[in-house]
This record gives sequence, structure tokens and C-alpha cells, in this order.
Amino acid sequence: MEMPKRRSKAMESNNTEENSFLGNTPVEDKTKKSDDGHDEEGTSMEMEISKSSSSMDITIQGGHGWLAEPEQQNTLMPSSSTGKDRALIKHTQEDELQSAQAEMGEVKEENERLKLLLSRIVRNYQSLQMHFLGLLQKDEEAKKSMDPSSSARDQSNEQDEEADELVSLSLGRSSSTDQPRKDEQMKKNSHFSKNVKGDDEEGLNGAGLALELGCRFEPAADQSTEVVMKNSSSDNSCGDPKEDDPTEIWPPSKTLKTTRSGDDEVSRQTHLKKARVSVRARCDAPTMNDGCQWRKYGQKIAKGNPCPRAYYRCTVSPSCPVRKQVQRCADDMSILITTYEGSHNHPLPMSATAVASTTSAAASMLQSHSSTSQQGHTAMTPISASTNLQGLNFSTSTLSQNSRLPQHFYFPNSSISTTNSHPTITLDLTAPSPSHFGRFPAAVFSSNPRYPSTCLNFSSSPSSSLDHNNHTLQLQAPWNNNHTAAGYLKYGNRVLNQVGSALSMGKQSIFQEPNNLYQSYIQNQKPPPPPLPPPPHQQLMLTEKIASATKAITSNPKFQSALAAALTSFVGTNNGGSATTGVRENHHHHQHRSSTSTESASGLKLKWAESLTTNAIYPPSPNGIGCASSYLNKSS
DNA sequence: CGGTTTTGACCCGCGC
DNA sequence: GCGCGGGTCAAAACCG
Repeated sequence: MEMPKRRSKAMESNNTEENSFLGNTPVEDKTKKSDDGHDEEGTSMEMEISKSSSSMDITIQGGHGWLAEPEQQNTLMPSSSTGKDRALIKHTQEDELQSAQAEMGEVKEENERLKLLLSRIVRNYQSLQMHFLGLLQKDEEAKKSMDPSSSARDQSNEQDEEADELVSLSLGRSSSTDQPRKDEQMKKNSHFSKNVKGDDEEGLNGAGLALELGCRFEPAADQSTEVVMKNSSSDNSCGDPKEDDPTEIWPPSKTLKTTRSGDDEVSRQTHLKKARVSVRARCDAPTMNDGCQWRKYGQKIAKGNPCPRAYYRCTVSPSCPVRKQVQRCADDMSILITTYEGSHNHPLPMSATAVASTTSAAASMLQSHSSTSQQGHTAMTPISASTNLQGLNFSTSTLSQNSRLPQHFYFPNSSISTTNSHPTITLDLTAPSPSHFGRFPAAVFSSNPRYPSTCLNFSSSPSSSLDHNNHTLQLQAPWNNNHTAAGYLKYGNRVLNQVGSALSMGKQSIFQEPNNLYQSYIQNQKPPPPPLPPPPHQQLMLTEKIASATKAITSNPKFQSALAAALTSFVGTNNGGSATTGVRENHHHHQHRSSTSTESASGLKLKWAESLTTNAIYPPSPNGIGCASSYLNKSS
């Protein structure tokens, strides 16, 4: 797969400031200061955090306006045609050329300086992170020595509040009653920190390792290539020992009932129902072919929607707790809303892993997001820090079964809804449009005191403000573009307040972590990629890296912040040239194609195509059968 | 005949 | 406590 690099034109129009530094040819020389006010060594590298009422743009500006200068000079060229004048003009042009070249040289030098600066920041971040981990451990030990029952909640609250205040540092989030898990988490965090300094070899092998990360192979009998996913829903439930058993049949209400008599943490934990992942996709078929086997066990007319809601359960394994609900959107009957719940406890066909992994990652993000943004629910999702890191960690280390992660994650669009007691994240695969989010039912973004509303927009279009009181994370998915690096990310006001300080750190982790998607991507992008898609194995690697990065984004606010910074940095330091024409063109292209014969899957195909096939991983289905997952099935 | 779908009944949580 | 709505159960019907 090839990492797309260009950005949508729509995005461009709304974010001209950001675009100005895309690539290595900055047009403007911004003079704004970053929030943290660092302007080290007099470089022109600037971090700009512009705040709006609903979202924030992170922008890192760098370079000079050297590009514009020659153009201005050209406009001053005389138009006389005498030989003397021509010679003069020629001479003048040569001078200009030389000066421009000199300026280019300066800019290159400056780029080098910025790179050095970046690496220095990375090192600082690493040491800070290690220091923080050490402090956390000390704190943990200290509190463990106290009465755990009396201090448990306080500690949890404290940590959660800390997470709220210091998103970029929110590493541990487990309840204090789950000490082993937290230790494990710490271990992973430490491992991550270690891997930040890891070698390139590991990073280059990231794809293969990612497979090991995201899944486990059946221990005994089945040595096939099928993988077992333990998705984040189970991860998230690790506070409840009952759900650690992968073979447990999950009866939500009964689980709720039986665990309610437990201690306070457990009861609070179970109060938070399992995360759901809802996939909105245009599909004329009754249900999305996601590669899994489902059996319908019920149908119900839900309030507010004339279309019945169908209930399915996974039949791959009799004990599989995964359920899904399928319902047509009341507003647009062509949109199929598939809601997944639970985690598979059996090997999945490769064709099913993509969707399952996506939903898993989304659920992970949901859980971790909820845990970071609500102070009163500290018992939630101790996994947030433990699993998320794996996404970037590529390590084969001490992953518990609960932290097994899928190996693929795809996030075309997504949003988190908190309209009921189930935290739900919505992956919107329907057509993105400038008013994309305006089309969402208000409920999707309505704030719920129990779960904060979050929007994760991986669309190829700009989106307007969502909910001023909640988080907004907009990632113009870099894999939506083909040949030039581009991407931007916004995270809600509250978080971005910390991103200012997180910028320097997060940027490094993303940038310097050798196993990291972006680092690898950068490496892979030098020299710039050919227009043709990379070989399949390379595509897979990048896919997995994206997946891992997505996982990292989704499961830990620190990485959300970090990625924000890193993406911004990345945009500013990679692949100059036209960074603004890809997505929209692709969009039109696919739209055109999809409007032909295979209308049934067209809309969905379009969307998946935008986010997947443009990466050349999932070429358009030749038969056009099925829905979105027909693309995903191509991955197998 | 076995697996799947349909569909009314039932259970449960939640809000009033 | 009651009603409502979401979710599940399970028997009957259906299908290949």
C-alpha cells in the first residue's frame, strides 16, 4: 500500500494556512509563536496553534517565503525587445536564478537545522517520558503501600483528572485494584519508550510484527494463518475478570446483573456498557458482507425509524459473543448502519479481520477517549494505555491475551456517539461532503454526561465544527491521498490546550520512533514514490503501519495529541510539490466510476475506494458484489 | 434434514 | 410502580 500524501481541495480551501507549508516549499513565512513559545536557536520553525470555538488547528510552520519572491521579480521584468535589453534581461534572470538558488540552499540548510532540532526534541521527549513513567511507578508503589480499598477510588479519580489535564502524558489509566494489569501496562509503556529509541530494523519489520501484535494465533490446534482477534471491547473489559475469559458468552444485561453485586469498581465498570462500533455505509444489500458469518436472531422496529432493526450474532463460533445490529438510516434509506458489539473469541477469516479490526480499534479509541474525558469513571478501560502503545510498538513482548490487537485498522470517518448508555463510535463510510457532519443526526454528537462526544473525522473533506463542548479530532487521512504527504489533525479545545506542550513530545514519538508509521513512511517516501502503487507486500506493510498508528491514535490521547503534532510536522517536512490535489480528484474519479453499472454497491464502494482503494490495497471489486466489505475481503 | 429466518413473547433497564 | 423501548429467546416457518 502506498501512503497517500495529497490533501483534498476542500481541505485546502479551509486550511490554507496549513497548506502553505505542505511539502518543502513553504510559501509563507509565518511569524506566529507557538503556545509553548519555543523558538529554539532562532530557527524559523514555528508551531502555531490556532484555536476556534470548536476545534484547533495545529500548524507547524517552517521555512522562508523564497518561492514567492522570484515570481514577484518575474512580474517586474521589462518587456522591451532590443538586443541590449534582452541581454540585460537575460543577465537579470541569471542573477535572479542565482539568488533563488542561493535561497534554496539556505532553506535546505534550515531544513537540516530543523531536523536536528526535531531529533533533539525527540530525545527530550524520551527522557521526559521515561521520567514520567518512573514517577508513575513510584507513585503506584507508594499508593499500593497504603490501604488499597480506601485509596482506590481517589487514585483513579486522580489519575483520570491528571489524564484530563495532561493528555499528552496520560499513560496509565488502570484502576488501582488491577495492579497486575497496571504493571503490565507500565511495562508496555516502558517498552514503548524503549522502542522509541528502537532500531530501524524493527521499524522496517513493522508489518510482520504488527501481525503478531494485533492478533494471536490459536495456541494449540489451529496453526493456520487465521488470526484470533481479541478486540478492544474485551480489552476494555479487562477490569472485569469475567470478561477476560475469551470463551465466555456475553449476555450484556446478565453480565451487568451479576457483576453489579461486586465491589464499587466493578459495579462502576459494568455500569459502562460495552462499546459499540457503528458503521454507516451506503449499501443496497440487506447487510454488509464483512467476512463473518452471522445468524439473525431477532428483528425489531426501533423507535424513530420505520425500518426494522435486525439483530445478528456471530455463528463462526457458538460461543462467540459478538453481535451486530443492522438498520437502515431513517434519513437516507440507502445508508446501512451496522453496529458491532463485542469481540470475537475465535479465529477469524482474513476477510473478516479488516472490519473486525476496524471496529475493534474504533472501540478502543472510544473507550480510551471516554476514560480520558470523564472524571467520574475512572474504572473504565484500564487498557487504554496498555493496548494503544502496541500500535506503535510492534513489539512481541508481554502482551496479555486481553491486549491482543487486530492487525488492520481502517478509519475512513468516524464519530463517537453517546446517545445511550452504550458508548458508540460511528465510522462513517458514506459520502463525505463539506457539510458532512452537518448531515449527522444531532444525536450523534449530542453530549451525554456519561460519555463525552467525540468526532474522529478521517474524511477527505473538511468538516465544520461539531460540538463546542466536546472533542474534535479531525484527521484528514493521509492514506486518502496518493502521492504527496499531507494530512492535518485537529483535536478539541480542551486537549489541544495540552497539545501545545505535547507538541514537542508527541512529534518526536511519531517522528523518531523507528517503528512508527510516519517514520517508516518517511523512509519509504525517500525517494518519492512512483505514481504506481507499491508492491503488495509493501502495501500491506504500510497498511499495517497505518493500522498500528490508528490504533495508537485511537487508544491513547497522548498519541492523539502526539499524532496531531507529528502529522503537522510530517506535512511540513515531507514531499514538497503539489500537495493538494489528490483526494478530491480521487473522489470524483470514484464517484464517476461508481455511478455506472454496479449501482448497488456504488456509494459504499466509493467511500471505501476513497479510503482504501486509493492506496491500491483494495482495488475496486471487479464484480461489484456486496457492500463495503467486498473491498475489505480483497485483503485476504 | 439441518441451518436460517421470522415473529410474538418475554426480560430488563430506564425515566417519569 | 408503571410504561416504554431495546434486546433476546424460542417455536414455527422457511429454504437449500
